[in-house]
Amino acid sequence: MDAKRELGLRLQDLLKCMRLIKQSRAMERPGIPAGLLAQIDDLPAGCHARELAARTSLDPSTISRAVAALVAHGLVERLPDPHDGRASVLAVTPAGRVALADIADWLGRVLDRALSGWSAEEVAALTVALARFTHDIEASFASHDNLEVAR
Amino acid sequence: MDAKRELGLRLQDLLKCMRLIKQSRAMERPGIPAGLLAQIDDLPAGCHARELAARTSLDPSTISRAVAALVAHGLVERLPDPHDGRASVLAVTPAGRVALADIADWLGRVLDRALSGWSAEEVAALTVALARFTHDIEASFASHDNLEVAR
DNA sequence: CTCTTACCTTTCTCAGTGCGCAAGTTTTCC
DNA sequence: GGAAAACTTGCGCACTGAGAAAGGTAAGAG
Repeated sequence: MDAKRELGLRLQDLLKCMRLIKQSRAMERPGIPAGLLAQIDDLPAGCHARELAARTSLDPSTISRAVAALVAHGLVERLPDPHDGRASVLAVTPAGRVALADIADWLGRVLDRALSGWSAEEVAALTVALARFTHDIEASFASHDNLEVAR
Repeated sequence: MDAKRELGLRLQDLLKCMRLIKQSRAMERPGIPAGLLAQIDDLPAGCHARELAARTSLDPSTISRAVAALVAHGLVERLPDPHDGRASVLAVTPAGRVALADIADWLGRVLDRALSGWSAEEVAALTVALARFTHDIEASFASHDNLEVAR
């Protein structure tokens, strides 16, 4: 029981860390939803907005606005879907790829500096544990939602 | 290099999870900065606003507003500091303690359900790894800030 | 002792980001 | 034709920071 409370506090600290990281990055490039850009890039070709919404658990309207911002900055292209006139296919532009590489570089430097005392195994272990954690949390929420829908 | 990118993606997923958790909780109690309440409770007696600002890396005005909200809800009391008339000492009220227990209960249930497949050792290992991670990140940012101040 | 300066808040306004909900538009599918 | 889907847009809320003003106090100079 107490272990869970401790975990909660750690998660809160982590939230603070991520806010710090975000802010120090945002100083250089404001108003660009970089996370979403990475998600688009991770998805194979033919990325629809609804997939992004499902993947990120965000509202479609949020996705729409974020994509619009990326398009405005020339990082993403909106192409008409030949099979579905309602939908758009999103594609990362060359400029978007450059921005993505910049972000990866920057984040790599930040983490390298912060985790200089970590072995590769420790980093990998944390990554795996986080993946399992997020997966289990999401699964728990999904089943919970299903229960609510059922009743 | 690639390991760091993977870590970044995991952190982003974690952000999504925390957003989901927050939202499902916020449905019940909107507008109450529960995290700050826990921070106040964690600090021993005689908690000053500036300590909270330093601890959370938030702007003093943000802290002041959050504390004001907690005071308005009767969860925190603002008492004059006997040693420093300028400052206020923040104390969690009985009602605040009840709210805190509610939150701990609720979070405990959520984590119990989500992490039912985890052993106590695995939970502890993740908690320790997260603590180290956040600590190193913060230390990195602190030293970086010092360097910027120095030049 | 007094005065000046520095400090600890608190409060206000303005701004910016991120997000959800509801309503509307266009297109698809039965 | 009508239900459903894929957005898009408008509105509002929560969170945060910057800056300024105000009230009160602490601490050191003289």
